[in-house]
Amino acid sequence: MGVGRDTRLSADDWAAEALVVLGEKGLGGIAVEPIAARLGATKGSFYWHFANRDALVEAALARWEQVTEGIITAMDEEPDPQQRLRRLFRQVVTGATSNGVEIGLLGNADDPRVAPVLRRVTQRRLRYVADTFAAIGFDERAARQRAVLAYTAYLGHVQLASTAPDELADPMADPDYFELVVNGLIHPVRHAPHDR
Amino acid sequence: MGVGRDTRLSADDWAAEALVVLGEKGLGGIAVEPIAARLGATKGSFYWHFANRDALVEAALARWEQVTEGIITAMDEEPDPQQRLRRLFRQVVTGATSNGVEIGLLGNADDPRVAPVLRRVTQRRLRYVADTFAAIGFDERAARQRAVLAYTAYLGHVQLASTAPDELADPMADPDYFELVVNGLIHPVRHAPHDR
DNA sequence: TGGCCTCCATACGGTGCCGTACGGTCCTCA
DNA sequence: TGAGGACCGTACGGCACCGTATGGAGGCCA
Repeated sequence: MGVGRDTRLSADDWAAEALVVLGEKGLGGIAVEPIAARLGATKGSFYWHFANRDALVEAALARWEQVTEGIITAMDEEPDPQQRLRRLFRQVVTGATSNGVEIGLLGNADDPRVAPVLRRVTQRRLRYVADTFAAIGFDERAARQRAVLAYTAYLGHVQLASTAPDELADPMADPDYFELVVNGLIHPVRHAPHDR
Repeated sequence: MGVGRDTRLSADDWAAEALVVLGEKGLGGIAVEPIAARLGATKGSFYWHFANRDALVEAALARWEQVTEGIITAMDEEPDPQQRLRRLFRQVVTGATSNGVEIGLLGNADDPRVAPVLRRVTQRRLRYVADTFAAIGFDERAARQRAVLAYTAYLGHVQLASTAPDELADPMADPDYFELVVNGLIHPVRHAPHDR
């Protein structure tokens, strides 16, 4: 676990480890001396590469932002928009993506360093999903609504998977659950009898 | 803001303030000396009512758990299950419930003090929603699936409202969005044309 | 080989918080 | 009115972490 290092460290090494810690212990876990210990180094190394602790936090956040961007572009290799959505949903619903970083950041969404990054990532994702819905044939307003609904479902799924994974085990094993999610999002509304 | 206090403090006063701080700064924000300052007191008072910091955290969590229980029983005054669900969804979707406590806890779901509380609350809520779906007429498996989906949408909605509220402003102002959410959940699936 | 520059360890002072010790105040009740 | 207990302030030691100062090891090049 980083104890047996013999080479020198780069700023990227610190940023990468900080991102790992962010996923494990949240934003507050990014502390210089503990991470130095994980890397088998001391603060002396850190303060040569970075000005202060804040710089490390920002580096980890920047790293995460570009990871999320990579995931989006990787999803683009599926040309058919409907298939792309199904694939996206499947990856989310059945994926073992216990994305700790996501959780850690959502918990500190009000932090002045986190907020802008989280805003950009959220905007980017929503726009991507909305565009995909639009490519299927929904008009702009409907596409945006469905994108928002889909994204909230995604966020909640990640959360639930991290707080009570066993509550999720049964539905995730059932193919009907996946169809329930997809059907509600991908098909046009037909107005059903309801009051008011 | 608690500065001009002249009466004595009770353990409940400390727990209540700790719960507020939990919503503002997250779990790590629950610190004895800062909260003492907010209450216009000192640690001397705190350590009379509590054994240590952990006890304060647990008290705040217990308080939150019973608040959530109160919300559930309040929802029970609506007898018709379908109406009850619509009302529940409406409160979530349109409600200005920027529930900071919820966010703060989800961000520390792995904490040994938080985990069991969060598990119980999640279980309780899922069971309640599933029972309501069952009362509408869904069989147990379907009811549970819809409850899980609805709850993930709720969690995600809360998250999104706290990270990028303006992305949510348009849909929430549109009554069609609410119908989209409800329709996908409350109506039986009809299998639609999709591949595979 | 010797000087320079890069990278890092060690040592130090400073800060915010925890928990304890102890003394003081006010309220209660006989 | 005085004794005892409930409640709280102050002072202290300890810990974890931040950031700085300084010197030393090792590569690069004349």
